[in-house]
Amino acid sequence: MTLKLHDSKLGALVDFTPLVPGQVGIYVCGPTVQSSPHIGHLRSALVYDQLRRWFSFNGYTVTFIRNVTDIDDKILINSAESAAAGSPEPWWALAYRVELEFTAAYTAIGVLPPTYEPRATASIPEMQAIIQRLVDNGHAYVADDGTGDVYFDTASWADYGELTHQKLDDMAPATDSDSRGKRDVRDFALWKGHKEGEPETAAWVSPWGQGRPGWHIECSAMSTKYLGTQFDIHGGGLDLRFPHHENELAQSRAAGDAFANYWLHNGLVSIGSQKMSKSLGNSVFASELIASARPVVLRYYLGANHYRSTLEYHEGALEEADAAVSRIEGFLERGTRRLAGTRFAGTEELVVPEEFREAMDDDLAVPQAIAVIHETVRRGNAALDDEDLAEAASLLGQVFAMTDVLGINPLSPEWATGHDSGAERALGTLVERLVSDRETARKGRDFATADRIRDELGQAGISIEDTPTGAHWSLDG
RNA sequence: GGCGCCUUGGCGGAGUGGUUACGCAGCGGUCUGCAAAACCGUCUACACGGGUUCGAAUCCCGUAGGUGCCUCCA
Repeated sequence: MTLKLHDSKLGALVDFTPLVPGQVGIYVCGPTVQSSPHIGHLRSALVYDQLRRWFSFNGYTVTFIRNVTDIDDKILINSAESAAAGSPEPWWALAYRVELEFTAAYTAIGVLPPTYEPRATASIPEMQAIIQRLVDNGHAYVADDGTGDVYFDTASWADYGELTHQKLDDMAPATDSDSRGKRDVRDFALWKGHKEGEPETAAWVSPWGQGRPGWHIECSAMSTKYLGTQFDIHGGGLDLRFPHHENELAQSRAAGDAFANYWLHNGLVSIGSQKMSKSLGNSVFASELIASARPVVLRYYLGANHYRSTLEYHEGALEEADAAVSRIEGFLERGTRRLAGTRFAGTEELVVPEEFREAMDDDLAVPQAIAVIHETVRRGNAALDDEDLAEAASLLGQVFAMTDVLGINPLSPEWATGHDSGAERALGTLVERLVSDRETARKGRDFATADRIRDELGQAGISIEDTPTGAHWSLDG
């Protein structure tokens, strides 16, 4: 495996070399659990799930850490607003409720659970240790306004801006009102002193007084806690590049850690060529998507674009994805059916074609990898048309292997609805009976009856396909 | 002001210095009692203007339009 990745810090495609051969440590910035997951969260999680699966498929031992930020300004604000609205929800209850929503959404589209999913509130001591090191070595200071705030001293760190290739002097000054204790407007908070009116449960003891962590310090603490002071890959959404990742990098390196070797950033989701945002009211929530498409179709759609390009959500996108998935599914079912009972049944080798491997190794070129899948499907169908079962078995195995790697195998047990109920068996019995009646009618050249049965089934949402080996029925959509 | 990205055929969406992306949709055909599915064939391209080159949609410069970050954000 010679994987090339686009490193955001270098701005170039580079060969990936793990710190330890055969192992890879990946840290991905997870959500701030302040409100329900939307399409962008799903896309981001999916991108790193694809990367992780590709490493695993190639025999790597993957340590995949995706955090949950369960304490921040927005969570406290939303909690306070819930109280003002008459249905108070403590900040920690709100954060946990939303975290469960995220987990459910991730699970629905087949995002594998991380190796570990640390919460920010469980790593406060580690954050404080980094802050203390920064204060001790002069890269951070306690505000002299008595607030208990601690800031990172950007001017003291010559490399500040190295991730996003910006010079400190060129940056627009931050305009937030909390800058009174800062020596420079571009300094950012490592620790926020407890304020009047904020819940006591959101304050921790620290050398600088009661308070809570700033936004960026948690990721420096959690990534190095679980992956070491130097680790392989750090990923996240493009919108986190600045200031979040820039600040993470600055504070970790200033504290003496080597930090991430490779930086990956996934593209965002836009609606009508504009970034999705709450203020524009154009958010597409995970719950809406999950309600409007099969999970495997949703996963296919969200993962079919290249991870670094913007994903433009538009009307009809899911229908197109559904058509593509159905095509793959049709071949897998047809091939499996045809090979059943022959000496080729179960002989499929689960190998991926070389072109697929090359695509994935080229900065995770999933669009091309999917093109290989479709090409293999076409050849597989042609082999079945020609009754070349050896070839068909080989291609069938390849499609299973490729779709499994990407997590979009429509026949995978993970997509099973799980209710193989009596009702389902009863339906099967009844449909089989009607299909059998239709076959009898067709043999007697009573096509009026045969077509009537087909129409009736069609109205009930069941389609019939006649094949050389008999009629096959399936539920639509 | 600083740092980026995008502009491909009817739609979505890759890629590349000279050769079919792929999917959806359309058209013609094969198969079928008719369909469906499948297969075969096929039509619509590379924002604009320069430059480099034997050759650029692909590299460079510029123009236009769009868009992201610099403030919470996947």
